[in-house]
Amino acid sequence: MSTDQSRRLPPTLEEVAAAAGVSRSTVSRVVNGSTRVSPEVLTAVTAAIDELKYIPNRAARSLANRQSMAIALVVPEETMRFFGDPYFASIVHGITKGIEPSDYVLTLQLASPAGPSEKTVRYLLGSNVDGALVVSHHSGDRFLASLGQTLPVVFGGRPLRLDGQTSYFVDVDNAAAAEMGTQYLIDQGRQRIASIAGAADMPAGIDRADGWKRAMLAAGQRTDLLAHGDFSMASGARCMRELLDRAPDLDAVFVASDLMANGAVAVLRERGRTIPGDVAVVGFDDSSAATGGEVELTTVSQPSVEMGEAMAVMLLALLRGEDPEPVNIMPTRMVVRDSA
Amino acid sequence: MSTDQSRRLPPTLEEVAAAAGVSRSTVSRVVNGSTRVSPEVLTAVTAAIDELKYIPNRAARSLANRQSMAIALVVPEETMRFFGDPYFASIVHGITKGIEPSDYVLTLQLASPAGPSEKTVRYLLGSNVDGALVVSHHSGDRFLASLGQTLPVVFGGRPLRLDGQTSYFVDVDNAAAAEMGTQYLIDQGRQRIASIAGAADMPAGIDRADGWKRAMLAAGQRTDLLAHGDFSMASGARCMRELLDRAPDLDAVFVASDLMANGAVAVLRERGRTIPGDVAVVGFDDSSAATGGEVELTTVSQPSVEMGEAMAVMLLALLRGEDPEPVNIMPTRMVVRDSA
DNA sequence: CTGAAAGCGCTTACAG
DNA sequence: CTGAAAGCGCTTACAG
Repeated sequence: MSTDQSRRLPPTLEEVAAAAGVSRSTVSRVVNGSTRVSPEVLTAVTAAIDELKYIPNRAARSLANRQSMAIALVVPEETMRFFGDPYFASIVHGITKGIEPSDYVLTLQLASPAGPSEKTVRYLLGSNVDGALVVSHHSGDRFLASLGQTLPVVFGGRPLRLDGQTSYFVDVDNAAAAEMGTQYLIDQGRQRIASIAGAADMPAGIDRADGWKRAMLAAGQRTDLLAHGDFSMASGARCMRELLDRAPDLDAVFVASDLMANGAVAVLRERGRTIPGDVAVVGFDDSSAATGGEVELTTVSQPSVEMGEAMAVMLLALLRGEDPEPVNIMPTRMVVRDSA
Repeated sequence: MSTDQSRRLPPTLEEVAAAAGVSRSTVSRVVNGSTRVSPEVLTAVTAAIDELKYIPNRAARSLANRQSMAIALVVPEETMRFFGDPYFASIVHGITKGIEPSDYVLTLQLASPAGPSEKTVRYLLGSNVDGALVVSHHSGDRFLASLGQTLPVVFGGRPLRLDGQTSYFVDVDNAAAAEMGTQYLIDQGRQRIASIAGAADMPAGIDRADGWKRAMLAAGQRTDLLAHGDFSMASGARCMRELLDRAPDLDAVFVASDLMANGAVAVLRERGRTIPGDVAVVGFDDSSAATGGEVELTTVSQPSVEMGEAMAVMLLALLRGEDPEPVNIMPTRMVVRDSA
């Protein structure tokens, strides 16, 4: 009851070595999965580890081998927006799934679209993490764009301003996907198709607008009905109002995210339009927002969870010193529900 | 161009000491803000630090003083639910605000309501973090409930199963707040007031239901119209349908979260009820969901951002070895908008 | 296959 | 107020 006061500290490599009757080097080898260990020794050491419930000290390990075993999850987005979009939920979910089997832990760096704080910069540059995962990226942020020169970095979505450097990222073919979504509307016989695009300083905002234009031009339709939101529901509503004012006769709208589509749907109903009768709506993402709103959205589905997981896997490969394919473009598909 | 190949490593304390012409001990003292340093030496060392752009190595520091300078942000919630609720966005926003001025970094531990993974347990127990912040807590999770015995922990919301241990948490008086929200409805002359409560395995789910009951009983109204959701929008819709089926004549509903209230509102409209004409709705949180939905919600407002910040501040005090008040109950107030 | 030794970059008593 | 020295718990060549 009163004797174990001095034994409160967690066991060290040294103690495991003593218990197993071998040197610290040997214990270190088995802990790190080296093959150059005899079976008997392996057994003895493993037993000692279990016995003592030995857990390697991260700090000591990091100091010795210059690896932090930590990965920064960088979120260059307003906290509120980040948490408000179920698309990010899926991405993060995938990332944690991908990281889980590894020994790495995730460190959270909430930044603003304009750029990270000085603390974050110091942290990222101070060899506190072995790599970084950047979900979403705004063109204004030059720091993140160049972070890859210092650290292995994988982006969620093609980063802007490549500066010739190869960047690692997983994405979908946003233009082609948007083209597909728009073509679906065209095939339904819609004549006046508007589009609500995402943030103009993000590739996903730009490329999806381009895809819509491409499909429209190919079909010989006009491309004047375009409004740029910021991927939020409120911006979707705002854009929808604007488009409706400009063209009361529009009969369809291709929206660059489900969340914005939900905002658009609310406005359409408010204005007495039936969906998809009067106006057909196609969203993008196929996130939980597609099925959680007033009407089940027909949408361009991207495999968000898998994309997050792919980001983690790619970074892990980089961290292992491997040379993974820097660009992973994942497939999209139309998911037809009630809105179009 | 080819000479600085060998100088790629970040500067060490040693180098700063050499540059300033003092010992490492002295540099360490100024880095750590010790007062026992002469002005001249302070100036010289500071200059050397700036000159070399010295950033202390975290691993070395941690190893030497047994502090990780990391705080675990533990999220015992399905990723999707966590990201789907703007309430959490505010809490996390507040936490990052509170942590920002400190030298601590946030480590993300996504767990399930049932309990954390083995990796997370090892991480939390392996002295990899100096403290933990637990946002939301389910009764099924005994591990987190007892984590406080090993580590300084601050909970967001009163944890269940105290086991006599004092726990640190910041919360609102959920019962009183719910009572206030319900009383508002009673004062409006509503005669048949239902309630959609939160998860029954969480204090916020239980206490808000109790507050509703208390107000109803005091007003001599029946307390039979209660349904338990899980704080999600979908569950709010489900509960609303159930309550409407049971009591088509209900004329008001007190809902334990804005997100669930939005789900309820959608169902009410779907069933042709006007709001607040036929049915008045009062939500809870005053999160962005209160103003982002179809109708602007009248709601019980809790200072979520400040609560997150208070959690961080409390933990930081604990980490400094101080003895903060273990319970911080923050004020709530009615915010009247369009739904009641 | 295994061990002795040096070293990773700090902090912390201990002297002075 | 300042410095020399030991130590934090690992890993990593280097021998053997």
